[in-house]
Amino acid sequence: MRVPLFHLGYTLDSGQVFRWQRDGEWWRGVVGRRSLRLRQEDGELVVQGDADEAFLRRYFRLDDDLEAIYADISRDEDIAAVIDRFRGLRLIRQEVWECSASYLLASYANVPRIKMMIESVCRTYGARLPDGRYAFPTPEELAEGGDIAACRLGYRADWLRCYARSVRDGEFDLDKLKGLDYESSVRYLKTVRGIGDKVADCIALFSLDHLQACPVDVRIARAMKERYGVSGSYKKVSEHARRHFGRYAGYAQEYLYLAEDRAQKKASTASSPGTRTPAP
DNA sequence: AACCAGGTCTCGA
DNA sequence: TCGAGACCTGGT
Repeated sequence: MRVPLFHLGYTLDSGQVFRWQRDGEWWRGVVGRRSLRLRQEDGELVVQGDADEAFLRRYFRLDDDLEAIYADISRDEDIAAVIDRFRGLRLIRQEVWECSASYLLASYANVPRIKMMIESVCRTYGARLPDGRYAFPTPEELAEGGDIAACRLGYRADWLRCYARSVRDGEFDLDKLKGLDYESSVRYLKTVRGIGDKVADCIALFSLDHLQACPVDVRIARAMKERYGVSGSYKKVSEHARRHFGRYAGYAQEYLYLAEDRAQKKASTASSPGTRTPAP
């Protein structure tokens, strides 16, 4: 399918989603119960698997007018340069249950481990797909399934089981959540054990279309301090970012995240020169 | 081998 | 409302 301004690699490698992996020129991933392979050739997205054009257009937010968003969030030279470097990075529109359950697990863990935990949860509770991969489990499957200890979730295990039961029982209402504005949705999300400021913002941004949400993790905190001299509480930094970047602050946040991520990876590979001989 | 990670919870001021 | 400390576990 033909796509507008879009960079598949930046988009799938920006820490938004946890079930995609690079496989040569292809990206392999599972979204809900669809197993997919994607490859980009300039303005063409090559698709293998059960995804129609409408689904991908929605998932990758291809209808967002990126140039208009760039114009809106380019409030200073610094962010403009970052945007220019990662042009085509898009936010991904995730399904609410999968997004919220995934980010519930994401607290205080690094991306490789988050991917492991989620893969483990899918293998343990999710439906097996024709190609051998596993769908993300439904709240019912997760609430009623067997041993969660094998998933190695640590203290997140109880959070996830409780959340799944709560959604299954209708105590936490995902349809109600979808109807709330940004502030109300964050307030409602934070009633869930394990969902705090940061995770609530991730869910609001990645699955509820609240593009002003600005999740602040350690990289964004670092970026906001180094680039704008802003530090302090979550509320302070997040609100400053939202005021500074405006109604698409979440987009600005994602570009900063990828820039910080790349900078950190580059620094760590430079400082560890391959094999090191142990001290005598 | 320490330190850190897409943080949250609890508790005391 | 805010800051401080604890926390499962695996990567780096």
